[in-house]
Amino acid sequence: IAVGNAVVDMYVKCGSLAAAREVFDILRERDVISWTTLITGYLEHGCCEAALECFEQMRLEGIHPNIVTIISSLNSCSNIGATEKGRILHAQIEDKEYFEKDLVVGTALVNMYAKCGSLAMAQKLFDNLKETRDVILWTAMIEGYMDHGYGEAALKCFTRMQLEGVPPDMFTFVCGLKACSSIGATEKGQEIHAEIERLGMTVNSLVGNTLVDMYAKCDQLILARQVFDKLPTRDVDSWNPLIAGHANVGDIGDALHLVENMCREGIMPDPVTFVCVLSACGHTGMSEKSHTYFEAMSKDFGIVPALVHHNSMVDIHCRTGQLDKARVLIQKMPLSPD
RNA sequence: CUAUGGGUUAUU
Repeated sequence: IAVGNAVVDMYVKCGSLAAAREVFDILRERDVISWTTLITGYLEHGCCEAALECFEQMRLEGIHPNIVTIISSLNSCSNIGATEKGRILHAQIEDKEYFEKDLVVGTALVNMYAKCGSLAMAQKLFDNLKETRDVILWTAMIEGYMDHGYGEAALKCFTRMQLEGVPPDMFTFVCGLKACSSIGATEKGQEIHAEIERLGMTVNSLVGNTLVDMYAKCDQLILARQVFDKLPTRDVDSWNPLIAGHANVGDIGDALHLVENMCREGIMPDPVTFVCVLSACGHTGMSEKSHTYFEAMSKDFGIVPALVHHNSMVDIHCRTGQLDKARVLIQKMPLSPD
C-alpha cells in the first residue's frame, strides 16, 4: 500500500493528476494517506471543489481523516473562500484545543479564516498561538487584513511583528507594500522600502516589482520610475505596474511610450499590458483608438483576447455613452460574457 | 527518504 501511495504521489508531483487518479482508482487498498495524497493533488492543481468532494468521498468509504487531511482540505477552503466548509472542518478536528496551538495547524486555520474574510476569528486563533508565532503565521494574518480592505490593520500587524523580533521575509515585505498601496501610505511605503534596501532585497525581482507597483499605486510615478531604473533585471512584470500607473492617472501618451520603450528593449507586452492600455483608453474616452489596440493585440503580438479584454472594450463604450455598441460587443463576444 | 502551513502587476 505504501508503494501504491508513493506512485500516486509521484504522479501528483510530476503534475499528472489524471495519471495519479488512474493509479489511485486501481489500488487494491486505500488508506488515509492514499486519499490525502489525492486530495492534495487536486488542491495543488487548483481543483479545490474536487478536493473537497474527494474528502467527502473518503468519509463515505469509511476512512477517517487525520490532521494532515484536514490541513490540506482547509487549504482548499481558503482558496475558494468556502467559509462554511472550513468552519465544519475546524469543528471536526479531534483534540481541537491541542491542535489549535500547533503552529502548522494554527497557521492553516488562521489562513483559512483570514482568506474567507472572518478576520475576528483569524485574529482570535492568532492570539492563541502566543509564543510560537513565526514569520509565516504573521504573514498570513497581515495578508488577511490587507486583502480585505484593512490596510491600516495590516500595517499595524506588520509593525508589531517587527517589535516582537520576528524578521520579515520577502513575502511579508510584499504584503506590507501592498497594504501601503491599498491606503496610499507613501511614507510608510518609503520606510519599508528603506528596510528592504538595507537588507539588499531589491535584487529580488518580486520585491522590486512590488516596490514599483506600490509607488505607482500611491501615484508617486517619479519614485516608481526611480525604483524601476535601479532594478537589476526588468521583465514585463516590472513594466506593467509603471504602465498601469500612468494609465490610471490618464497619461495615455506616457503609457503608450512606455509600451514602445519596453518593446524596444526586447520585452513583449503580455495580456496584462493590454488591459492597462485599454483601461487608459477608457479613462480618456478614446473608444476609437481602443479598437486599434485591441486588434494589434492578436495581429502584432499573438495574444488571444481574454474575457478581461472584451470586458474592457465594453467598459470603454459604456463610459463614452455608446451603449448600443457596448451591447453589440457583448452579443458578438467569442467567449461567454460574465 | 508515501501525504500537511504564507507570495507580486491589470478591467468592472
